Amino acid sequence: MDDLNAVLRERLQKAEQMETDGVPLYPNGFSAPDPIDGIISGFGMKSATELEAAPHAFVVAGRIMALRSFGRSIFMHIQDPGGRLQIYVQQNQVSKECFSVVKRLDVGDIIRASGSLFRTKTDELTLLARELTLVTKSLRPLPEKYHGLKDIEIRLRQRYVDLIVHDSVREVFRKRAKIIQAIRDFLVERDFLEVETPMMQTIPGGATAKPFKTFHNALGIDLYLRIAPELYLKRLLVGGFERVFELNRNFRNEGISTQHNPEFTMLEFYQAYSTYEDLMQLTEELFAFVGAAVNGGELQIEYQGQIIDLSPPWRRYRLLDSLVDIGGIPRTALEDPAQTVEVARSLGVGAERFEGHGKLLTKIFDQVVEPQLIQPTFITHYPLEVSPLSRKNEAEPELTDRFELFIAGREMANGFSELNDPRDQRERFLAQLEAKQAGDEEAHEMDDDYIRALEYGMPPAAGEGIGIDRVVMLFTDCGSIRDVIPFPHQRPERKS
RNA sequence: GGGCCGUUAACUCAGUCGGUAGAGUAUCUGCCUUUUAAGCAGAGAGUCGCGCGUUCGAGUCGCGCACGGCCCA
Repeated sequence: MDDLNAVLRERLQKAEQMETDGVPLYPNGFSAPDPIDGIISGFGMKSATELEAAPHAFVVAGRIMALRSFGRSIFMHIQDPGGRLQIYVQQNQVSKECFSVVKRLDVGDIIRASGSLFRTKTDELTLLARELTLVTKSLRPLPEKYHGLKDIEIRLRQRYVDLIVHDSVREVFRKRAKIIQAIRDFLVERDFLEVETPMMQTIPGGATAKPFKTFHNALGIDLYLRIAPELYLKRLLVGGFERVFELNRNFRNEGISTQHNPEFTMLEFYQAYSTYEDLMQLTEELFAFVGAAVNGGELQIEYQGQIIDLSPPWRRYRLLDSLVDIGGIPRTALEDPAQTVEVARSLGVGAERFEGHGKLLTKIFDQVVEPQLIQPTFITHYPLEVSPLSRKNEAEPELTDRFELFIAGREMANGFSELNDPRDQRERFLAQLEAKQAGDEEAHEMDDDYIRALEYGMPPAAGEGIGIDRVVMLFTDCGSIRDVIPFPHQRPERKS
């Protein structure tokens, strides 16, 4: 508190005077109060005469959000996790000591009050206090009551204030918890086992992305924060678990934007004896299940002004077909590698030396098709080149049994039939190493132990990753990933 | 990484042509026993993001930096 301004100084002085007068500022040992939402749902419909005929006593606690003083009586609104309730204190209804405390309360203080319910002249359900105690003194003024806190930088750096002031922000994080719980319930119901695999890995694998690097002192080795749990989850399939999932953080050393946070939450699950086609259906069921849990089963949801219909079945396109039908690019141009380079260049997405035909197709897709996929759409048949861990398509071995799911113009999920032939997997890793040497920083590393695991035999399986933050954005109508992560990363504040 | 925009009291925002910094909320003092963006009267509160420059004089003009936002890569 070295940056004390006048308001803070005055509050601190006033608080210390209260303490001197025998009013503890930070007492503890209270019993749990009655939740406000329970009081409102139980008595919100009762009339003034009903409340008068049968008085109900309650103990409530919460933060003072508004305070209106009339000299010998005071109104305040307190807020607890479930809602707001008005408290009315009259001088002749409480002890002298109590009223002297009440007179010195500030907006932001946490208090506890006991009394009975009544209705005011304006018919608002209100607790007439018989007793009121200060629970926690607040020294900093809350943001302006009418406009709230608008400065996005402060809202994120001091999320605690954002949460105090904005019901809608608290609601997003409640909904986030419900969504994640629903996903766990869905998987557990289907006999998936939740597991935890290393966040720190010696070989960062399972995705194409740049990792964060750290160092383990005792072992004297570099470790990487995982970019994906994939290869460990599949080792568990080798070990004999047939259905596993992990729902936790991944870390990717990339830029920060409204769509990317360096650490983000990912669900990955693997199911033996099934294919990517089974998983597309499972994904449709999963979204319907989540919709039921958080949206009352409504599958038409409004997102950023658009209506998105999650009712299955969802549209399916082969990648190449989507480039032709949705992207409007001639099929002949896409089937000829030389012409594809020209298409990529004309779209300004470049064409690096290490990028082959398949990679360019996906870059063109990202540019011209992805933003247009507003309604849920599965894109299938990804090129082998960009799918080093996916099973080859038996009919067309240049393609893989893989899909990605797009909703609202964003990738939401990526799934495929798993490559379980160790000989093929080794070749794929070798191809990745070549790309790496040619300059592709995101190319996959060789993982000899993973090959060894496959050599013991992994049952045929399909696996999928779903970006949880994006799912939460969809169901909470949030446009930025920062809106659904309580403490998103930012450059550190600089003390001037 | 590039372009554009922003940064003024604790919060939300004004600030004209370059001429001593403004409002509302919040805070403090006084009045007020059914208010709810309570009201009335008064008071205090500022490193105008940071630095350099132009100028008699810079919140305002120029350059650089920091942080943030939007768009592009």
